[in-house]
Amino acid sequence: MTGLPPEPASSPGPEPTPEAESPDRFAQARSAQSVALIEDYVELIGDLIAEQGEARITDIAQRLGVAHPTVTKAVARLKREGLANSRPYRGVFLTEAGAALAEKVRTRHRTLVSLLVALGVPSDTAELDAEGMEHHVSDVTLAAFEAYLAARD
Amino acid sequence: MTGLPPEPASSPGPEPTPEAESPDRFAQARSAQSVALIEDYVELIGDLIAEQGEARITDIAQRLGVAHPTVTKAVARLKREGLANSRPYRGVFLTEAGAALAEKVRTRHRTLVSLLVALGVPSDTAELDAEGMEHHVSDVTLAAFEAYLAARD
DNA sequence: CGGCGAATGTAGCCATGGCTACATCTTTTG
DNA sequence: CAAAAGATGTAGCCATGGCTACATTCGCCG
Ligand SMILES: [Mn+2]
Ligand SMILES: [Mn+2]
Ligand SMILES: [Mn+2]
Ligand SMILES: [Mn+2]
Repeated sequence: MTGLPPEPASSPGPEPTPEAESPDRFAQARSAQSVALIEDYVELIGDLIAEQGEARITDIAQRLGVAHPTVTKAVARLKREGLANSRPYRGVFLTEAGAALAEKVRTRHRTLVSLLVALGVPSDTAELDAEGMEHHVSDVTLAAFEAYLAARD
Repeated sequence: MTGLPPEPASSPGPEPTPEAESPDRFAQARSAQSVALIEDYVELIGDLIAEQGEARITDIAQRLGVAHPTVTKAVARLKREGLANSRPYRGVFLTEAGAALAEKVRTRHRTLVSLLVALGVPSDTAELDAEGMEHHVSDVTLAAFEAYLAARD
């Protein structure tokens, strides 16, 4: 216990720290971030397969507004994590795990948008915000959203 | 119109694409992410100054659950963006812009937590989820949250 | 007043996620 | 059936955000 500053002698006394901010809270938000991209990719690949019968690198890149090598690297990661398959010059496909994740993500996305709209958020704004928020909505929170939506008349 | 695959001839016809997913939507979520860290830093620095009279690199690192060089680099970025000042071996301070951002972020954080709790989310879960979600809540959505909170009995 | 030890700074590594430029492959098409 | 052109792959660059290891500086204390 040495250190530099000798308590700048400000107003706040040595109260037991009002909130205590556990580091884990931030750690969680940080790692969730790493998962966000994966979720968007998987959901989008699922969408493309449903809409067009397959998901091509170029289509994915276009939808995401990203250059194609970026997609190639991301798909490599999806494969590494067992969420997708692909062979050179062929499209990208989801594994069972990938498809399951896509479905979960899609559902959560829709529920969140519905909630926002129910709370009075314009639907275009709801879509926009949901795209980012969705990746941080835990199962518990999602359940609460569903309950609220179901309960309201 | 050349390209590789000749329509794998699946079920879906050439419907006008149900949702059309504009790339901007993802781009927005992506850049919001880049802003998330900055917001958390600024908010935390503000908290530390309020609680302890100053924000030291070590304290920030401890609160965020991160190594101190990580904080040093982040603070350099905050300075670059005009949100903070600091001089070697002294603490970190917020500029006016930084303080304003901190205040805004803090308010939004509290509103979001209140909303989640109001919807039945347990407060610890609300705190956890809010830490990530907050950075994707637009002003419009925030206003809707406030209206909902104000309107309920 | 001289050290010791904690706090800070600095260097340099890694992974992720973007990009551009260029090489290859596949399909279409002339 | 041989290009031409579009789609993919690959190489290699940059910024961000983490880390460890090591060098400095500062503030207390003996
Ligand atoms: Mn998303
Ligand atoms: Mn989504
Ligand atoms: Mn946060
Ligand atoms: Mn916060």
